[in-house]
Amino acid sequence: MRYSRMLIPTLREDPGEAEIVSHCLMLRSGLIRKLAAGVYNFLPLGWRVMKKIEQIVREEMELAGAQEVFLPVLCPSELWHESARWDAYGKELMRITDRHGRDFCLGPTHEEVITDLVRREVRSYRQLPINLYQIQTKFRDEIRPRFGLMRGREFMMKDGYSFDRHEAGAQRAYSMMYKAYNRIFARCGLDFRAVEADSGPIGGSFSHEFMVLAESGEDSIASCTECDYASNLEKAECVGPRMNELPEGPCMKDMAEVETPGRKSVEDVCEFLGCRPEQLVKTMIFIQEGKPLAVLVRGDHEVNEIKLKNLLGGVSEVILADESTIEYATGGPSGFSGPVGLKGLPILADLSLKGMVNFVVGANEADKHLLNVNLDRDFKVDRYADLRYITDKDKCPRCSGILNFHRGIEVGHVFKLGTKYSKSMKAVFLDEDGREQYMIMGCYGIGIGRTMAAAIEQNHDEDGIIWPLPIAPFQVHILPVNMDNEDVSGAGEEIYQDLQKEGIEVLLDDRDESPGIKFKDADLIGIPLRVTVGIKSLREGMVEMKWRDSKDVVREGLPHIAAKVRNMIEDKKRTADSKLESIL
RNA sequence: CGGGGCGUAGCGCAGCCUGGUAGCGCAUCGGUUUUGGGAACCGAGGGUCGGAGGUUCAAAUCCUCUCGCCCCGACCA
Repeated sequence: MRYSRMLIPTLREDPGEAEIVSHCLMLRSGLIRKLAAGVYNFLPLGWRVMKKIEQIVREEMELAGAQEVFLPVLCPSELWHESARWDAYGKELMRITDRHGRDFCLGPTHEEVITDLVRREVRSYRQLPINLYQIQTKFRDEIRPRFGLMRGREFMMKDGYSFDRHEAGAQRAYSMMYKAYNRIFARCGLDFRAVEADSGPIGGSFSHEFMVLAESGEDSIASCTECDYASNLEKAECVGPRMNELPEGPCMKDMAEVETPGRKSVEDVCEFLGCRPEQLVKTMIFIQEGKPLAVLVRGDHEVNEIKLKNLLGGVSEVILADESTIEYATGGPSGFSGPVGLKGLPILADLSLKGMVNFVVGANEADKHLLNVNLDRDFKVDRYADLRYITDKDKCPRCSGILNFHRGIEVGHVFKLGTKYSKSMKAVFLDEDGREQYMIMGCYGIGIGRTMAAAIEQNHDEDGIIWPLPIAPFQVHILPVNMDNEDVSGAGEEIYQDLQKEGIEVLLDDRDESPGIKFKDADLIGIPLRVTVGIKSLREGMVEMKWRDSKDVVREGLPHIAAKVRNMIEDKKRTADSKLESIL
């Protein structure tokens, strides 16, 4: 491709709308342009990258035995009523009405559509297992689209669904996808982790998220330095105190009330009373279905509302109570709530409380706290559970090893769905005995655009993008420095032709621009291998080559350039392949 | 949905407080000179100042409403 003929509108300055580096570089290098909030045009260069990623996904899906289909964007509401998600999905679901007044939505995901397809066409256990996927535009009316392609309202996604006749098969399908995902993201040149995750409203029992490690990530993950445990912070398990950490004997002191004027926060109370946050118990009042409940966590811990919601059944919303509810439920203002004397509402406590004696709580009265409060003696806990976020003081729940914390970008998610959709939508088959059985499903998503953004987050420098070879829009960028010199432009043209014959994707910067502009643009758009043709070297019959991620310049005689370039690229590919083999 | 902010040339911004000829840099077009890291000079084009209403002799500027966008939070395969 000739640069002069291609639409690559690079920007010299940082666009005002971009907050993170990948968004900024995607705009500056002319990959995308915004059409509306969370809605983007893909320009030629950006679209080439998208297709590269899609192709890797296709190859690995086919290798794992999945078949590509293409489902409609426009989905009738009936199917969504069947799964009860028409009401449950909320405002994120883009809804449309046609001229006849029939309701539709723009698919944010396709469990309903695929389940409908499969229940119509699959009758027998002989037809199972089956695994179908598609790559298609999805719609979610995000409250706040942000970070460019990272969180859009319209975005490209690979979504796949497996149907099995029994649990073992479903487990096998899940493992196949888990492995395929590892290969996909490794091939895209990403540093990532597969972490245990909350399955959210999609439902199902078990899930892993694939997280690309990046500071700008919207999620936090914890991973063990000693075993292979890794988890989304939302899900990361916190274990209670071990037997040897439990308090011993009758060392309980007498409970006492103290004045704590205006001290509401854990920090203020601790400073005032001269104690540490871990000696305090926070009492948080939540509301579920209009009813209040109390949740106790240690002063240095935070309540994990997702764990709380899952514990309470995981369906209806659990929200933090407002001031009037707190006063109604506890008899005191917020900031002074405590479990002692609480009546008429369930008291849930985090496991860590089991290790505490003589702790501080609110007195359910303004400006008063209680000292030396003890479990069972002073109040009763209705239920102990893991209700908090993990902290850096916690140990690995599997092996007690030290935990590391990272930010991550979720680029893929695999779920075991079980029979959630097959039951609600009656997707059944006949087994060997002629009995009707529900299909066991799994679902598997990859954000294609998000993967592209994540790749840039991880592969850039102050000058621009550094594309990993497998997803680069072109492999080679030919940069003739002086186009008005016929030797230079002629050599550039010759190399361009030769490389194309080799089947290499090559961009020839045939613009009559100053060298500075051409070099800056080349760095910005980040094509992995640059071939520079300039008068100085050319007088000696030489041409220069440089990887975008390196400072080293390789010189080669003009006649051998095509072969040399091919070898360099083949080498790079072989290195990547062997790395892939060693990982998996 | 709550809080904050921004809409002025293709892009980045100034002007607004204190009303009176709409500006700067980059980009674009023509020309001359340049050419190994975003060149120099000369010339040119490009704006219903997001939209509507109001106040005023006069509104980019003040007031009201509205739309769009950005950030923080809540939300979230």
